[in-house]
Amino acid sequence: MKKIKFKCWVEEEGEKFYGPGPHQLVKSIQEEGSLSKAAGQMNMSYKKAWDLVQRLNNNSEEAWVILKKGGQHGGGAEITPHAIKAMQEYEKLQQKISELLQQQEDLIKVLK
Amino acid sequence: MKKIKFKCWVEEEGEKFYGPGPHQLVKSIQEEGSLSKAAGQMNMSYKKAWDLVQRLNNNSEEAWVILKKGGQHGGGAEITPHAIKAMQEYEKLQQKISELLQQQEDLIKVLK
DNA sequence: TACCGATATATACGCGAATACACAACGAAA
DNA sequence: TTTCGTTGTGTATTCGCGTATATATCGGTA
Repeated sequence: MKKIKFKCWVEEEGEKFYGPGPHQLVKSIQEEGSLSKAAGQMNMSYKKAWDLVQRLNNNSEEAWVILKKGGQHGGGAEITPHAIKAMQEYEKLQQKISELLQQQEDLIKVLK
Repeated sequence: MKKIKFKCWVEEEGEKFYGPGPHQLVKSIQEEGSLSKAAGQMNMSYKKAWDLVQRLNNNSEEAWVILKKGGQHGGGAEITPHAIKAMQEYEKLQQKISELLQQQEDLIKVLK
């Protein structure tokens, strides 16, 4: 059984900015309140996750994730309203493409 | 300047079957009439190209590429009507997605 | 039957990416 | 000022994958 898959992401100057990976990470940060926990949950190295957050924050006018270090509980991470808005739009877009693909089964019919 | 990119491909049992790479290769075979020339033109190793053709032929009821070895010119490669049809449908699909993305600029507006 | 150019196939190698690891820095609270 | 768990950062090592290399195979033609 053949299936059509797709992936969409945002680039800036040819470099990947936001895609499925970052999306899942930010989502996980929102749930966990901690970058290290979020990374661990999705089986990503902390370093990779940290680099990713830097990329998001440094290449946007508005920050995506606020990292706090120190304090009684060592610190934590939380996402901004801007991140929430962007995540919603990204999911909307995925949904639209997904709907389009369901209507376009011509390719599948040809492939047997 | 941020841009939305996408990629779509066909999978079977979780394994990639047909996507941008194979598409370009088959197209190149059509133009060159030779697998080695097609691979060389798109800077792909001959082995990779050959493996790719096997995958297409072995996982379809109808063959995509006919490889001929020996003969005055050593052999050659040509694509079947089935491959032509499939390529057309794949390009149609890409076009449809591309049009959809142009209409959906909400995500880009959020990302600054 | 020798030649030629392209297909066919296995094995060896090298490079970059990803990851694992180690440890320093931090700051609020007790 | 000690404790705590997280963020922050560099370094080392492993791993996967593509690629290079080598060689066999094929069959029409001259």
